[in-house]
Amino acid sequence: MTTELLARVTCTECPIRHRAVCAHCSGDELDVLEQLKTYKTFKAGDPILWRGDKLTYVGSLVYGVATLSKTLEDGRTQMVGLLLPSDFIGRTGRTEIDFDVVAVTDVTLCCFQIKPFEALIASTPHVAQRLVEMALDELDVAREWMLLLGRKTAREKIATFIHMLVQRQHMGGTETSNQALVLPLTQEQVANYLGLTLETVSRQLGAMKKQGILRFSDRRHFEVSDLPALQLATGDDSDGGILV
Amino acid sequence: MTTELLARVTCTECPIRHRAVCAHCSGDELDVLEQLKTYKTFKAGDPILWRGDKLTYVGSLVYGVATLSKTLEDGRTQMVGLLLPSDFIGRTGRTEIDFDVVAVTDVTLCCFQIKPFEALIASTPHVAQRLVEMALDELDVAREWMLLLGRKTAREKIATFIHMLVQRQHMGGTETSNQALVLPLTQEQVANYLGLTLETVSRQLGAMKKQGILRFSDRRHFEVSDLPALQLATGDDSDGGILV
DNA sequence: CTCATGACTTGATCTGTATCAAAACGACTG
DNA sequence: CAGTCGTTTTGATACAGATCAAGTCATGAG
Repeated sequence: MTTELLARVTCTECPIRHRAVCAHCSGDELDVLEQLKTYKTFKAGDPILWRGDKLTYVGSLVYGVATLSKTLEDGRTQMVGLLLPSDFIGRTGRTEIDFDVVAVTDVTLCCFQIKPFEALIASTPHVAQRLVEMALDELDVAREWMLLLGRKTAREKIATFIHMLVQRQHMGGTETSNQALVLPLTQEQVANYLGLTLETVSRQLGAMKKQGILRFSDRRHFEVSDLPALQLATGDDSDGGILV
Repeated sequence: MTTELLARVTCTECPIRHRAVCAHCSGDELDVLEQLKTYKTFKAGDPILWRGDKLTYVGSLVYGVATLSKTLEDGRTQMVGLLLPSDFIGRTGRTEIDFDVVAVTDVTLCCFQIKPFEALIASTPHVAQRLVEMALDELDVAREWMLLLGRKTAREKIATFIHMLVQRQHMGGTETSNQALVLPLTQEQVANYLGLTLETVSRQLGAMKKQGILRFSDRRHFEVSDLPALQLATGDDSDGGILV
């Protein structure tokens, strides 16, 4: 894995080529990006950006998982985002962010210094356009999560979370339901994502195991053995997206 | 008021001129907008856009207040945004939205058909740029609200909500703390915004009245009689922005 | 192999907020 | 002015999930 982390990949062979900020770029535009980009790696647990830090670079997550979170004075924390490969870190038009970004697993970032990047946006409409799309998509996700945090029960929260993992993890996906999935977070982190305590997360996951909806092979790996039941448990409108 | 609603204002005299999507536009650019824009008005309670509707236009809120909300099958609803003058409704790059937009008071919108507007974005970088800024700002707000929904107590939620009203209502503001404020929502709507029930909202507001933090002159009008106490009750980092 | 540490599970109890129910209060209607 | 409907207040009770408190399980280090 270390090899993978350190290897510099050319844009054309980049695993997130078609989904990241560069998704709409032509070959010429990629050449420009290729000049500007640098890779940064972080070990599991490392902070990537801290609340109030001066923002000197922005970038795309290439490998790994990171979280965005906000913390109250007394220590209560709420995750406000889960970053998977192709997600973008940082923003333009402001020099600070008001949440923490932390690497959950080992992470590789494809980075750009913020100044050159802002210049790039002005000159490369394809990047600017993709950035708007991504910001609006994130906004939709954030609002969906507001519904979850404000109105769903513990069970619905867990089911929705797992269902989201299913959708994000096999996107180009095969349609067979039972598939190995990775739980990238500890239960405490899941609790912080869902506005619950870790005990409640443990109990609800336990219940779903007992009911034959989930099957864990290991702390971090599981499969959904009853997808319809899972969907039902999310509390969302029944359809969602029937694959067959 | 009806007069105000129907009167067509020229861009240069528009009350939201400096904060809306058109904020960065030059005189020439405003001339183009002036040609494209049309006004639409809605009565209090009217739906503006419905979940799943085809999105044919986008626009800026000129007068009034509107809400964005999401609803679960069984009727539980969560507000995911509160729109005040200068806020933008609609989005580019997608033809549907997945929440409802409802006029809370009488509302006037400055609208653009979506097709010409998308063309406009391509040709007018100032609009595109402002749109990104606004989307990212909304994202920050949404994340702040996720913290509120996931981790704050009922009292902190109410305090944070009132504090937000204070900040949004006198922006160009005088620094005297006691100032007439408008509560644009019913307590039931506040409850939906904060992920509470209306009874809890009533009780918490009652408590803050009794403690001399708020003083209502009327159902819809009040003032903050103890701003420091209010700030303290939000649970946020103490400072925020001391004005003096 | 043993110990230590972080992650998870399980149980008992507490509590903040929801829920259920009713009454009081306006504001508007005919 | 009486009647109605939507909003707010207030009280009694229930309960989901938090909190407190031990365990148990895994993994990795020495």
